Amino acid sequence: MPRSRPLTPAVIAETALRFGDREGPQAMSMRRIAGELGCDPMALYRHYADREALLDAVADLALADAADPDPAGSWEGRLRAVVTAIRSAALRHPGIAAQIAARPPLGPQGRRLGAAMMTALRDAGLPEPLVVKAAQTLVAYLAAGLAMSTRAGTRDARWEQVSQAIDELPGGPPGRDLLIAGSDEQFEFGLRLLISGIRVEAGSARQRPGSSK
Amino acid sequence: MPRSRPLTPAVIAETALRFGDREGPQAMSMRRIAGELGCDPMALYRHYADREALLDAVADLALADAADPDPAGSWEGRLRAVVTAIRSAALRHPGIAAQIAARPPLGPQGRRLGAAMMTALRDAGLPEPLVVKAAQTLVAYLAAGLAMSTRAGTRDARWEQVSQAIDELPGGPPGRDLLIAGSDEQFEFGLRLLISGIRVEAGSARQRPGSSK
DNA sequence: TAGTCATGTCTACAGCGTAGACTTCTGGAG
DNA sequence: CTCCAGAAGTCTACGCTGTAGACATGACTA
Repeated sequence: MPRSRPLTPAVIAETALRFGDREGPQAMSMRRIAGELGCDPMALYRHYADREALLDAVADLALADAADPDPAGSWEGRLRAVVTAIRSAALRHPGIAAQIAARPPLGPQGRRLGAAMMTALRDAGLPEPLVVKAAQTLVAYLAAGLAMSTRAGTRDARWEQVSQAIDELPGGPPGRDLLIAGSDEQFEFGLRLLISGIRVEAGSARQRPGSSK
Repeated sequence: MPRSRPLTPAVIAETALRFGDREGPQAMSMRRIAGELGCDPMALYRHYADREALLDAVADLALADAADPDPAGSWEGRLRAVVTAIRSAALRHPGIAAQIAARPPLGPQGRRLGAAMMTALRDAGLPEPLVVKAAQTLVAYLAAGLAMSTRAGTRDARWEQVSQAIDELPGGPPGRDLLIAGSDEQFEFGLRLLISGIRVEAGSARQRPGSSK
């Protein structure tokens, strides 16, 4: 059947992304995506090896509008900028945010943003091996924050019963507050901790260069 | 049908945990767990509302052998101890580690360990609101590290092709190194960053107490 | 014109979570 | 002792999933 636009990996990913934004994560099944495209589910397998590969591509695409930071700023400002740009780009796409959290995409967009992070870390004065490790830490924290955010409301509803039980414990409710994770404010605080840590690390590396290990 | 041990939530969770350790995460389906217990899948629903609730219980149980830290140590030592205890307990249970990463359990074990973390943070001199936020940050980072670890080998195999493509890019392989995330060493480094950040935060809170924001 | 190859379709399979009706057993009230 | 209520377990069935493998179709090339 001839179609308006021929089926290509890019068309599939773009359509899937818009569809997921509209219908939510549970819409991201091969069958429903194919339905949105007006094709057979198996047609998708001509362009992606499997579902995971398709979702990786969609996830990477979702990061397209996370801009690179202004290179004129301080390393810290640039680091903050790129990290929050990634976070907000991901949260702008509810259908795929959880996927981004579960496996940070390494397509063109992911690599571009990763490179921006690493440049900022290098400019912070971190020695090269620590640049990589710090970048990985930031990616991990980013992913965790996204996961918490996409879960907020889902899980926390369930745990309201639990938190009632907690309230009845002697000595007050330990852990009760852990329930409200996932907010932007919470994320900001963790990022502040990490950046403080990076600054400390860069300082001590500058003091005795070469003994980075 | 009379059985050796009557079916209870505890028996189910314990059996599921051992089964998952033996057979891996893909064994944690209602049908397979029921098979291991020698009962009908629907029997599980008499004891747990749904699959998610069962897995939450199993995840919490898996943290049972993460010991509380020795209260005599420094806050920093205790914080390190409890965090790494949680991590290694989770990794000791391959069947459920991904579940722990995806939704940190808030059952008795999770709350006990959460309380230990918060005590250490309080002793670090962090004002109460920051104690909560720092604990959430640590939980998030812990979850992310677990997720990366459980994925190592799975995903990275897939991405070897990608990394080849990266090598051919002009200017070297940006992001290539992001592929090797998930190691203990990597985790340790991120934890060091966070603890540095906490120390800084505690210091500046001590300097001007009350203005914790 | 014949043949190859990419693309899309169709059917089918094995698995999933779980709703709802049914059976079987147990413990307490009359 | 009888009866009955409720808990515990079973059975069947529904709608959904990802995807293997055979097949149709159309375009391009020899």
